[in-house]
Amino acid sequence: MADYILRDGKIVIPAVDFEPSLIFDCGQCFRFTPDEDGAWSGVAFGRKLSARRVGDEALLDCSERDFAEIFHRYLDLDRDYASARARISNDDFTREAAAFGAGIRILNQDFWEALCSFILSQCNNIARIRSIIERLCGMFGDEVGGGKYSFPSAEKLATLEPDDLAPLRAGYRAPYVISAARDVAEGRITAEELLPMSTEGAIKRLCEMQGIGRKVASCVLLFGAGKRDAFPIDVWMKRALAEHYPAGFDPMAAFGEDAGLAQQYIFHYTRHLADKV
DNA sequence: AGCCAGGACAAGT
DNA sequence: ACTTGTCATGGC
Repeated sequence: MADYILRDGKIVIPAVDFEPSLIFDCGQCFRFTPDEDGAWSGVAFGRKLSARRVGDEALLDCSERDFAEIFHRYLDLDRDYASARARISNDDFTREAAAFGAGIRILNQDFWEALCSFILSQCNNIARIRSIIERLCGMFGDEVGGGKYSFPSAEKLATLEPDDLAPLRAGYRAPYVISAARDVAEGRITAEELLPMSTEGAIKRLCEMQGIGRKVASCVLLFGAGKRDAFPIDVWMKRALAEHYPAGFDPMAAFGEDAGLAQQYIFHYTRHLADKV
C-alpha cells in the first residue's frame, strides 16, 4: 500500500498524477462536486471523501480506516501513471492528450454504481446525468451525513417499478435501471463472474442485459470492474478517432492494457478542444 | 429556440 | 454490414 502521513486529521499523500478537478470531472464518475477551496467531495462505497491538491501533496479527508479499506483502491494509488502516459504518448495527438490529462486517474468504482450510472448516461449530457443520479441517491440512498447520500443498492431499486423512478426524469432509461437492479439483486450478473473473462467476452455478457450496448458495457468494465483495456467509444471518441485516424483505429494494437486510460485522456482532451471543459 | 447529449434497439436497405 | 427512426428530457 502506498505511503501516507497523517496531518491535521487528514491523509496526506504525494500528488503524483493526482488532480482532483480532472479525476472527478472527466466524465468517469458523477457524484463528486467542488467546493470553494478547490476540494472535491462526494460519496463512494457508502463513505464520504473529500480530496484536494496543494502543491505536490494531495490531502484526503477521510478516516485512516476508510483510506485503507476503500479509498486507497478507489483512487488507484498503486498504479504508475507516469509510465502509462509515456507508453500512451505514441504519436503527436496522444502525446498532447496525455500531457493535457496528466493528473487523471481511473477510479475503481463500485460495479453496481458504474452499471446503473452508465445506463443513465446513454444519449444524455454529463450535467444532466449528474442531476438524475443526485435525485436517485437523494430519494433511495441512505444519508451518510452532511446532507450526502449513498448510492442506492441494487436490492433497494429491485423492489421498485419503473414508474417509481418518474421523479428522476430519466425518461426511457428508467425501465433499464429497474431491470439491471433486478439482475444484480437476484445474482444473474456479478462483477466476480466478469473478472476472469476477457474484456471482449465480458462486453458480450453485459450486452445481454436490457438497455446495455457496447459503449455502456465498456464503461462499466473500465470504471467498475477493473478492465483496464476497455475502450468506450461514444460520440466524442467517434469524432476524435475519425479526425485523427481516418483509416481506422485499433485501441488494443495502439495501447494494449493502457487502452482505457488512453481513452480517458482522448475523451477529456477532445471535449476540451470543443470548449466543453 | 433549437441542437445535442459518454446509446440502445428494431427495422429498413 | 451500414443507415435510419425512435425513445424522454433538459443543459447550453
